[in-house]
Order: sequence, then C-alpha cells, then structure tokens
Amino acid sequence: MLSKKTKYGLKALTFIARSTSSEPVQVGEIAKGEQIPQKFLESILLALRKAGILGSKKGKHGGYYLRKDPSEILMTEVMRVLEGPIAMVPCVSLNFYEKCDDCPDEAACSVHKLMIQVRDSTLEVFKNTTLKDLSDR
Amino acid sequence: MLSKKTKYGLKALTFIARSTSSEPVQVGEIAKGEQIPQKFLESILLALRKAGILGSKKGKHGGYYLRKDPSEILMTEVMRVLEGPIAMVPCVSLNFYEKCDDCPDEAACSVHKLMIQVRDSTLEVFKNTTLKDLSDR
DNA sequence: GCATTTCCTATTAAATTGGTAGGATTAGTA
DNA sequence: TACTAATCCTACCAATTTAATAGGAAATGC
Repeated sequence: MLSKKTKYGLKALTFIARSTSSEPVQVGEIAKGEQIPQKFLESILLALRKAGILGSKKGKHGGYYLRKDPSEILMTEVMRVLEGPIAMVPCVSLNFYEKCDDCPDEAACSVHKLMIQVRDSTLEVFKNTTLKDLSDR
Repeated sequence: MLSKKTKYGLKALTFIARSTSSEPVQVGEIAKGEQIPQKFLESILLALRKAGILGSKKGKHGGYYLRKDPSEILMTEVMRVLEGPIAMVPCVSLNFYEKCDDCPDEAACSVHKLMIQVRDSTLEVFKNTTLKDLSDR
C-alpha cells in the first residue's frame, strides 16, 4: 500500500512543477491546494530537499523549488526517497539489499525469483516516468 | 513491503506443491521444513483453504493439499488472498476499488495515472506466473 | 527589529503486523 | 467407545509503523 507520505509528496511535487511563478512555492499554498496537513507536508518536503530533489529558501517569499527540470526528475529517485526500497523484499533490493535471515539459499528460494520479476517490472515503469509526465494534464 | 504472511504462504504452497506423497501435507511438517512459526502458519493455511486454493483433511493423517494442479494456480489469485489488493492505492484496484476521499477528480490525479501503470505491470507478472513456476527448481 | 518562512526535535494516537494461547471440532484407530 | 492426532476457531498481546501534532529555533526580507 502506498503511504500517505508518498501520495502527499507526489502531489506536492506535481503542484510545484505546475507553478508558473518565478518565486518558490510555499508549504502553506501546497497544503491548502492539495488538502494536506501542513505540518506533515513540511516534513515531507524537508526529506525531498535533503535528498536533493527540492531546493528551499527561508523567510519572507521563501518556499520550495525544483532543483532540476521536471523532465529530468525520475520516479525511481522520488519513490526511493518517499516510499523507500522499490523491491518488496530486501533480498532483491538493488539499493537497499539485505540478506534474509530465514533463506539459506537465495538462488533456490521460490519467493526470490518472483519478487525479482516484480521489482524489474515496477522499476521499468518508474524509470520511464518523470515528474513532467505527472504534471502534464 | 511483502508481509511475512505472504512470504510464509508462498513458501508453504511451494512446499505442498513439491510433496510427492499421496497423503495431505501436515502443518507441522511445513513449519519445520520452512522455519515458520506453526501457529502462525496454521492461520495462513486456513485462509488459503477458505479461498479455495487449498483443501484440508482433519484428524490422523490429515493435512493440506492443493485443490488444483500447480500449473493452474495463478499468482494473481494467491497474492490477492495473502497480500490483499495488488494495486498500491484503492482507487486503481480492480478487485477492491474504493474512491479516494481526498481526490476530487480521479482522471486528473497525477498519482492515479502512475499507479495504474504500476498495477498493470505487476499484474502482468502475476498473471503469467503459476505455483508450478515457483516450485520448479 | 519584527514578521514570515523553513528547519528541527519530540511526542502521540491509531492502525497494522507478527505471533501466542487455549481450546473446540473432526477423523481415524485400538 | 475411548483415545489420539490433526485442523479449526476466537481472542489476545507486543512491537512496529504510520500519520499526524506541538513547540520552538534559525534564517531571511523589509
């Protein structure tokens, strides 16, 4: 299940990408426009900034802005920041690999093989979708 | 993240599919062979039985058996029983559809479009994988 | 120097997950 | 018929995660 955090994060990024103003977009605006609890949204945007996807400016006329063109922001990157690993099990994760404690032999594990296929097909979608695709109507 | 329930369930089904005996497979055997807490496994197999994937026999020499040939048991069916909806958001779920409370217009929602693609690509994998594929080594 | 905004830490309530406990029910067998 | 071995069923519990809230520190612009 997609977390609210991710859902809110994607909506916020789309909102920012659609902004025509030259000034940064403020959390309050996004929260109001997308019906997201403001304080919760703050923490999400902060995470996106720490990951290098967003930039920010403090104080009056401050806010958040994209660090790259929407067409260069891949869903792989965004989803990993917001939702974490794309794989459904750590033992098939490319970026967050961890061995299962229970599985003696990964190559022989039936779940393993299936989850690799799911990972690859999901990855294919995220790799071919950018923020621009989301924000174009 | 894949739940332990699903992981255990898949391993148990594979175990049963690989059994050569003509007698049903007992929970205790599976629990021991796959390192799964027995009581937890009981509840999982019960769910699979109620969904019609497994059959059971009580008493001495009782246990669980497959209701269909492994090659006819699709992952779509199994995953829906164990993990629930395949879609990451209820508003794109084919079998468990629910409207989002926050989204005024589904067609315009940027998250919606992305999640439909993820659902379809995952579905494609599950639709083309059977229990036989998991249990073949 | 004051208002406005992001930034940071801590706390909390609710839901979910993973597992346990205990016994009822059913089927085979001596 | 009594006993044993298995599934079946209900309830409960602990740990974790999620979704949020609270309160203020730090920076910026006027």
